[in-house]
Amino acid sequence: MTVGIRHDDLRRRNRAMVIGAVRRAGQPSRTEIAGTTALSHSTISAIASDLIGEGVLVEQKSVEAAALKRGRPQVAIALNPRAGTVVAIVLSLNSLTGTLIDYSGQTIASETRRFATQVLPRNDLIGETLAIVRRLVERGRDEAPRVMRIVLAIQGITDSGARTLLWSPIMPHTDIGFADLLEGATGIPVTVENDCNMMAVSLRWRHQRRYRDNFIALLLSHGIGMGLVLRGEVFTGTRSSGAEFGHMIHRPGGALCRCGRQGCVEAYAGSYAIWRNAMRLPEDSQPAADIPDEEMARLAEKARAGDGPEREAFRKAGAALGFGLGSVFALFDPAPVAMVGHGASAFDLMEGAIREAIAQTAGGQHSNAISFDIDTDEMRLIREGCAMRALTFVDDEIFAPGSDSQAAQGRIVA
Amino acid sequence: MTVGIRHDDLRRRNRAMVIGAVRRAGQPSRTEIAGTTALSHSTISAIASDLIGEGVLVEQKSVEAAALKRGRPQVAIALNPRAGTVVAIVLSLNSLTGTLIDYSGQTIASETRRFATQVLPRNDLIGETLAIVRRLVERGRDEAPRVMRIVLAIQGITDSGARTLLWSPIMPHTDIGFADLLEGATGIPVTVENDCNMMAVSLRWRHQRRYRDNFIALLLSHGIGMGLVLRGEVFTGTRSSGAEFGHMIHRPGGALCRCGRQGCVEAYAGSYAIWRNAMRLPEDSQPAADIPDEEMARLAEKARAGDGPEREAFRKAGAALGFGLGSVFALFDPAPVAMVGHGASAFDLMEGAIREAIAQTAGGQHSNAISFDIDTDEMRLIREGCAMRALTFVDDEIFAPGSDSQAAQGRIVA
DNA sequence: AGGCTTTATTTCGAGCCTCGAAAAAAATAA
DNA sequence: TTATTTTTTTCGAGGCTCGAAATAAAGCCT
Repeated sequence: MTVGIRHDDLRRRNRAMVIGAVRRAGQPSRTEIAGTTALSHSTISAIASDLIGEGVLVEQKSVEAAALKRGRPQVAIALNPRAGTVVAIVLSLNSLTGTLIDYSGQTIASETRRFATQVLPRNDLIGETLAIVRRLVERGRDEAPRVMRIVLAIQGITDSGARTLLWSPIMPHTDIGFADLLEGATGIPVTVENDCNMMAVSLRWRHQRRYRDNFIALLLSHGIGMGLVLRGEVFTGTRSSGAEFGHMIHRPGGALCRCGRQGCVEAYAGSYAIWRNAMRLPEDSQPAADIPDEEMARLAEKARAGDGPEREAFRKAGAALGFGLGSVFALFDPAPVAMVGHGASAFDLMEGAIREAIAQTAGGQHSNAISFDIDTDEMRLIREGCAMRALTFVDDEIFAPGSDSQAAQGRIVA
Repeated sequence: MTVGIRHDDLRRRNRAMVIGAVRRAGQPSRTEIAGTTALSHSTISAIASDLIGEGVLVEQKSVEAAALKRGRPQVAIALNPRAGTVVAIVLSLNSLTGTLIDYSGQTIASETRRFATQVLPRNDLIGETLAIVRRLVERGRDEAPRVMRIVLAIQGITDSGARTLLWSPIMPHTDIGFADLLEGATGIPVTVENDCNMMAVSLRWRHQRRYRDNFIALLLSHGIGMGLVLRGEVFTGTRSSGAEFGHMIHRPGGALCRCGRQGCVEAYAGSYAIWRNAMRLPEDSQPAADIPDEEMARLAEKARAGDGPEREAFRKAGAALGFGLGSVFALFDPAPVAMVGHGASAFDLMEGAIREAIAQTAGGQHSNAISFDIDTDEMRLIREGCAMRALTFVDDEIFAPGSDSQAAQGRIVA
């Protein structure tokens, strides 16, 4: 039910806003903050001195940024790196990466383990995850301020509370309650997030102009994933985690998908689907478990070299993506799209078909106006997004705590 | 940019909340309001007495609701009908309806005009609209408090500012700046809204339990429309007005749609499409301009009577709707669906195919859990939603005015 | 060098707002 | 009539933000 604003919420929200402004702007002055937040200078001054007193923010004696202007120079304010740390864990196919990050976002330590996720027993997988978390938290205890938050990014579907991995394509196990497990072991709050959503979070921080209120991050790799930002918030469903774009139906009764259904977008645009078509295998043949990036690069080269089944395979992939995007654009309006992952390196082979397909759909009027960006390194984006998600949780929940904060309701404001 | 909460926002927001609580609850007591809003009794008391003093609310001396409990009886608070009025205009195929509504939501006067929207010249259409508005506003001036808001609901696409009708299937004219026109003529603030969105607003008010945070209102008539409520807000695109569900692509390159494209959901599920299939006309034949409801009822009867092209036509419509809904459910999670409009009276003929199609899509795990309601009277819903939209604008903008209100940003909180 | 100008930040009192406790009001029960 | 119960109002207290004024810290100018 609608809830009123209580008097003590006021300060809390404004504190959160000041912290947020500093995180976004990097090293703003008090005057700058007052400008962006529409609060008075006196208020900003009061809140800033509180936060500095608490060790959340620090004044930056930046001699280098010597103002060339007249007048008292502005004092830059920055996040205090020693205010706390967070741990970001990324679990993806055959690899597990953990990173310890200070409050200002700098990496303190990082560690990667490789193992076959597809065959690793359930308890070993959980054990590996727990161990990497433990090592990082331990390291935090020795060398750095305490760990205040852990976020796991996993390819797959999580529950709406971001506590349990319900299903993942990278392993046979289901319903792993990572949040409870790790919280139990460490006493640190944990959430489990979808990898594509973290990509979107990262893009939003990296390119604040282009990716702000509405955009799409599309992961093109073995499978197809989507992170959707609407009105400045990562869109997560009410029961589960993310936009299952890859499993929208492109052609009813069509090609066999990894998920067992037929005609999904992924069954045309995933690596395995492109490979299957390039090999002239029937559309209902069982999807391959994994196609090496090198093999896909080879197919792309062949497709670029001349017409043939390879080129046709990429064209079909483009058409599936285009019709899928067209459906998304029919519901919202066209928005910028970031193509992420190794599959995006073949974007040149798909762009024509994508635009052609979009042009045939309701959102198609602006087909040419839609901009696509390419970023083939999905891991970096996921890691960064994961870290930002953890840090903004600390911003909102720890340093500006309160009952009705958005993060507490599971919303991700990126 | 993120904006801070200023001190004066506080009162304004809490005022808006009290007004909203009264509108939702009907005749709550102060204690009841305090309960739902989490504000203290003293605050509610203060705000309520302000609003009563301003004539926005009134105490209801309801002798009938005599409390059977001990203790001082609660005094019911209600919206003051005489606090103001609004005008709701619904423009749909061949009919124009205007309604004058008092602040408590009671209809004071209503008027309907019939003319052929498909052929009426642009200026005549505008003239008719202006005339009906003028008559109602004039009537308001004589018998009732002043008109504070006008909302038009039109089948079609509006701009994101809700000021201009960009395109509508019920008439050949485009880009009619209704808001500017009517504001210029009356001096009363105006918005132009999509009819399906108003259906959703109305459903949200009528069935507060079932339709609250996430649901879909699907208009089944000559065309197919959708009103989408996500997180308690009617979802409107960034550039235009509504979810173009009817023009999501069901089968790439498929049946000819009224919009000129091929394979849209509407090209299978709109009345004209069902009729075309029932008549065994080719899928690429030109859509009929209008199919009378009686004719559709006749087809439905035939379909119920036994197998044949009619039954097959409804089955195809169901499949298209089902796959479309499946795509929507792939992006969000499954949500309750209200089937609205005359087409919904044949829901029994489509339900099987709808559920079957949904079961083949990503959201399909819960296919059986998805509940469908039927409401064949779309006009009533549109009218009501339109009125509520206008009234809540008055609640938020006039009686609790401020710069950063959600309504001012074009959001519809229903 | 020293005063002037400009810009940033802090200080301070005023004005609101919400809250909790206590008082007042209005009914029923005994 | 008195006690009890429940609702509503009243009344400081404490907080918060705001605007104005004061203070701080530079560059500019003579």
